[in-house]
Amino acid sequence: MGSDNATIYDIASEAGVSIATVSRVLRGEANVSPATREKVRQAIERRNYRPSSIARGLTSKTTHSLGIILPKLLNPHYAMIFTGAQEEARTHGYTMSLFPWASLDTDAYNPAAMLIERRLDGLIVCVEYLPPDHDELVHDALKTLRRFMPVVLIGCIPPWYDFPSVANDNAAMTRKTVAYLTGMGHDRIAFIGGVQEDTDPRRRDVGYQQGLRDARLPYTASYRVFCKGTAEAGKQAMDDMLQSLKPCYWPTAVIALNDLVAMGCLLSARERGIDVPGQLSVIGCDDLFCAPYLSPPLTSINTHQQRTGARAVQLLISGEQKRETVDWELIERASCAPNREAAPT
Amino acid sequence: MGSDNATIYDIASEAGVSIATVSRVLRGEANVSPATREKVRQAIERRNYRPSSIARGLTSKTTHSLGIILPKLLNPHYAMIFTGAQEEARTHGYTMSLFPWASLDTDAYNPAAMLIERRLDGLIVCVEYLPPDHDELVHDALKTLRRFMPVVLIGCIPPWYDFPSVANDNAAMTRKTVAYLTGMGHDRIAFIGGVQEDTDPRRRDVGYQQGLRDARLPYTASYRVFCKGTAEAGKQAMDDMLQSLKPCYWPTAVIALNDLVAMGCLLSARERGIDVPGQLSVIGCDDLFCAPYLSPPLTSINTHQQRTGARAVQLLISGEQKRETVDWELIERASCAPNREAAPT
DNA sequence: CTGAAAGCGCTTACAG
DNA sequence: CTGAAAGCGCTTACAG
Repeated sequence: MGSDNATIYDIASEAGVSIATVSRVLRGEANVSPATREKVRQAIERRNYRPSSIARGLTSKTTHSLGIILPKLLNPHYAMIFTGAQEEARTHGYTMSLFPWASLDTDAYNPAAMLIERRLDGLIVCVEYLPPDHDELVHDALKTLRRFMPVVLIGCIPPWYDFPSVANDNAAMTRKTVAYLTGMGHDRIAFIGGVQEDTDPRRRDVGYQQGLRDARLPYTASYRVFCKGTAEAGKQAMDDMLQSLKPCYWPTAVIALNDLVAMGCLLSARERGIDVPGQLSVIGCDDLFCAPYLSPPLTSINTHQQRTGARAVQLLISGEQKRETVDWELIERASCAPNREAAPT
Repeated sequence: MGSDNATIYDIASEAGVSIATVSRVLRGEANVSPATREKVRQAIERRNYRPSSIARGLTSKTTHSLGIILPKLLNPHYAMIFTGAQEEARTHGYTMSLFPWASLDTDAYNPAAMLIERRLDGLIVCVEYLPPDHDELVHDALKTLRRFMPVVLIGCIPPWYDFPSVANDNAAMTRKTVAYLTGMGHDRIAFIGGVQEDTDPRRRDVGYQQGLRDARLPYTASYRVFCKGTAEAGKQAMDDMLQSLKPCYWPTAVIALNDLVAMGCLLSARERGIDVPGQLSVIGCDDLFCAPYLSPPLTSINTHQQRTGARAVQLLISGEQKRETVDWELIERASCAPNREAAPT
């Protein structure tokens, strides 16, 4: 295709110098006389020459390309992370490629082969709640991968994984979310989480229970359910919860694991004629672009995903071995309101 | 980092053969005796060896990496395209990297340098409506790029660009959308489009006017406005249109250039107490994941973005020089309804 | 069926 | 300040 594939040899002969000299002006080294530099510059210009990062990589043992493994880009939450990472990478002259979770698949004949063969300069892996027995397999895959390239983790990282990482403190986040709702007089607060696994301190679920204790509220098992992080699943989970309870026991507020699930809750409520926020407050997480356009506009937690992606790239490039926490921000909109039924204080 | 960086030499000596032989079993060539093959296999296994795609690329003049230039991933529309492209690429053993529009910037000192240096095996460029004077600059940039790698275009392609491409027929799409609404008795149909440029036949705008003619409806300039493809801009555009018209002249239906803009319209209507679809039908485009969860659920056009991305990759790999059209599908939801004011037929 | 050698397009000491 | 040469880790004719 390219008819313009000049090499460093072409430029050298065209400028009447050696390839070492061309290489020097290409990399902007100082020890080249202005005259030669200019000759070389012109030859490069004339031939429209761009050095091959491939050949350069062979010598320098560096590819200036990074990878990121994300569950699914179709959830804007991950698209935000990707965007933050991609932009930061580009700033530093790195390229960013997306790999699906299957790339890590521990069942495959050649786990991570594609990743390793690419000789990436670094890899970001977004870990989400996994079934407990899967955690070990993923951990092994990550440890293998680390022998070949730096790895930084984001998402929801099992505490025993020993990797540099950047993540939100989900438990603290949810604990404060509960406090926000109890502060508005809510006392029947439901929580829709991801995979159930009680012993893991990183979980939002744990923060939920702490929040309840903080407010000296009873823990009601029926208000704690789990589902996949999709709008459909959220709708279903909410439908099921409401159906299983006499209306007088319905929660007055619900915390959803993410905005997609919250959207499902909103729809479930609307179909039943439950007024949000009059009878039910709903709060999501991720602050997706559509949150302000839902009806009612959805209160959500902005988890600074772009910054997360960018920081992960910075750790990768700098080689720092930190485990970082990124902060978050509650974005108040109309989907939460004081509990009408609350006893006056 | 990687302590495991065995090379083909290590494997060769460990298996007691030449590197040529190792290369042969690596690439699965037939002319290797079963015994040697097995010896080599075991050495590879023992050392956990994976050949470097970088070195391979230097020789074979191929990188098995593709690029895609997209406006912004934060609009799920583009995330869908990216996902379709990425998955198809992976199927064929290709890697997919995202580049922002700035990569094409014709003002930069080194336009597209990063793209060219990477020696991509192909590039997908998503072209959207551009200011008329920008069209030529982009065209030039693309023609330069094509000298270095195959380029396939997607999005909204100026008809005089001579590149392989895959896209929807936006004009036909909008024409039929108008027909859908006139079929429900609407006669004051507004259209919120992108950049204004009347002479370009690819435009949705053209389809809008054709649709009006089809139904022998008057063309009312006030009903045709333009804005950026964001929810905020859509809200603003709708606000402006309504404010500029006495309510008795308000449109009974509005076609938005995409779902983001449609979301803005919905919000604008809600704030004014305009009932959708009772007093106003709204129809979007792209069928974003949130469309079913809006209030009311948004009628939209599914443009098969993942298929678009996948086809673009296929064209890139096969080298076909086709200009393809991908079909679309109207997804009916509750945001459109027959016009109450319509005269009975 | 197998190996020695050249070559892919760069960078990097090492001389001068 | 500049060049000759080796080397990065592969593939690919070419011999045998």
